[in-house]
Amino acid sequence: MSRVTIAEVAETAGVSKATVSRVLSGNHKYLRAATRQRVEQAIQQLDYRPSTVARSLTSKRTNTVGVLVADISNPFYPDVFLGIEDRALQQGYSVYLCNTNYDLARGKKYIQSLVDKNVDGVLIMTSSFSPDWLVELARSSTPVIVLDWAVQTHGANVSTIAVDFQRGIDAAVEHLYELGHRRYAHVGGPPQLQTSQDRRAAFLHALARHGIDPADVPVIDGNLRIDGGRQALPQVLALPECPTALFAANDMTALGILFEARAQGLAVPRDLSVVGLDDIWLAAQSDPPLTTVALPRYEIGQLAMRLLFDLLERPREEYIAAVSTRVRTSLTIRSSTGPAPAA
Amino acid sequence: MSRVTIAEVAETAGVSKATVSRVLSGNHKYLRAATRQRVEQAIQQLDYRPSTVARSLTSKRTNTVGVLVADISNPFYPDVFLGIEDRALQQGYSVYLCNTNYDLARGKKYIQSLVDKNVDGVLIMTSSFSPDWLVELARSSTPVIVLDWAVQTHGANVSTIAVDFQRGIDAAVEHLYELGHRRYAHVGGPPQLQTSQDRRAAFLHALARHGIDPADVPVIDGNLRIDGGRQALPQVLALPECPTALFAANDMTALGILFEARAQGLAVPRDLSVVGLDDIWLAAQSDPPLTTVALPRYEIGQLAMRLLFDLLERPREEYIAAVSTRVRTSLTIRSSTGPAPAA
DNA sequence: GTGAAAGCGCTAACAT
DNA sequence: ATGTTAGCGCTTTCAC
Repeated sequence: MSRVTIAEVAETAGVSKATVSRVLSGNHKYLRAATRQRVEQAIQQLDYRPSTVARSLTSKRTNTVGVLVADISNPFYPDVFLGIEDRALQQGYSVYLCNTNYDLARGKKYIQSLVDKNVDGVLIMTSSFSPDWLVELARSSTPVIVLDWAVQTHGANVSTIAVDFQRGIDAAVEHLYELGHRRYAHVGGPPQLQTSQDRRAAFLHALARHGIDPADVPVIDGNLRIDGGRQALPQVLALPECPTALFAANDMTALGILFEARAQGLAVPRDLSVVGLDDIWLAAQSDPPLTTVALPRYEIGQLAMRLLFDLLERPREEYIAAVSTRVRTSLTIRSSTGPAPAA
Repeated sequence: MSRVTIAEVAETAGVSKATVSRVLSGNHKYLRAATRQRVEQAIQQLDYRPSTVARSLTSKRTNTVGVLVADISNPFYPDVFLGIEDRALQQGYSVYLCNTNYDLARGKKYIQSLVDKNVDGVLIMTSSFSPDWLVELARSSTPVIVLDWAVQTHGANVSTIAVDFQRGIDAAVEHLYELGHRRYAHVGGPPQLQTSQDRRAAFLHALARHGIDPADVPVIDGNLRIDGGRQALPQVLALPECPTALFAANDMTALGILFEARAQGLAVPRDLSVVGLDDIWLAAQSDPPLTTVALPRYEIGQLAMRLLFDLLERPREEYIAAVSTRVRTSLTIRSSTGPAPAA
């Protein structure tokens, strides 16, 4: 048996399709109570469910959004996604998840597919993205929210969620400084990423406040993954003046450092203090549990959806208007940081 | 400016909408080359993109699928999702990701929403699901593939992907037995889950082959999460006859055991051998790296899509026909297993 | 308050 | 080979 349509409901209720449509949408003021009753009963009886496809064709709304992430395996993203999803579900929205695999072409393809599918909005949560994605979206005036740790969004007319790294990183440096650390190093992300630069800059800036010259702080490039952290440690140890405290660009890197340190017989935090960034669940489970600069990932997801809904309430011309906002970071102290070694 | 439609393309190419539609779909045999040229040029020129919404209204296909997982934060699922996604992308499909949060009501809500959105199929990849989901899907004759470690699908008329735990677990037991282990224990998942029972049964069965009486093998309940593994270890150690080898229901549990063992000053594998199940990426990164029964997660995802596409090629009445299949498990030996202590 | 009719953008007979 | 026509299931003026 095929789908029951609004026409059948209209017929069994003895009214017109228009009337059924009115009780469906709920808004129309003038409706005799009795009529509404009859319609609602017919709906019940036939177990009628409006076709969202047909509805979309006229309404120009699909109640769907697309989310682009680089790689959902990265423990950072699931939390963001959950935040998005919970808000979306509240409003009856469904979410397409698109993994770009760090592949710009694949990302573009996804964007096009989403535009073709007429999504109401797109959330770009990946650090590796390309401006032509935005062009594609602009042409179809599809609203977009960008998690702002990507290149080139600064100044562009896009809605963004910016992350205030400084605050949390300041706290981390403060914490380390009080523990007596004076020689620091940074294990960064891929240097071409804007967010890598931001994180490093925030760290160096915080150190500068304590009178530590950024020029004296070695920076080793990582890749934001565990193996990057592992590979970075030997380079740190080979440094002429071995640092006593390490700040990693993210938790995965920090965990790699932790793992490798153990393999090399180094004790954390006795010989070396390590601070991560993100506060993924794994950070609490490692040995020792990781001190880290926490990013409110779930909130970022929620916020992204909130911004999007804000945008959608505006007239179409204002979709490109920036409704940007900013989230804070904070320090979570665990056990990978301790007093600087005597030496 | 609003969307360019097929009518405009037809006009600028000087043909009818039908003709444009024909070159779009590509199949229609008889088309003068010159005509096709003109149409294609018009398409280019106007940068026309067909509306999938309108298309769906007539074709009854949306080129979308919904995937239900319990919790995408669980490292098991991202790989499955990637497998699904890659296959989907090949066919121009987009994927809705739905996290049930282990909440059956939420899952039902999602199913309804997916049905309303007219998805071409649904993939149920979560272990906690409820049969009325299937009812909902059957009513709209939406094809569904179930990863078969859930209750009640056995025998029901549903397409499933079954996991052959026995093979990999046999290999694991063989491996441990050869290392001299004779006293085993199992840290299982929530006992009410079908898949927990399957895994335990496969383990006990493998042991039986080596003359070890299942009645002598203690089973401690875990929750498939790290903290469950942590909490299980003390119970294991309190056993009258302390086992020398542990088989955990999944890697997260095994990792919890590893973490807790270290905290208690136990050396793995010197004092205790531990085997996990899944082979999530973290298993290779732990210290020591985990010996584990590997599940082909990415393949499961791919397979699920393949089965779905198979189903979609059939006439609608056969959607409920079972196109089930089965995947194998295998043993990945790392360093969490070693010779049994002399004792 | 409610109905009739047009139209959203496309596809698929049926003609020619 | 290509055009004409009639919907797909809904929303939304515009009448009454």
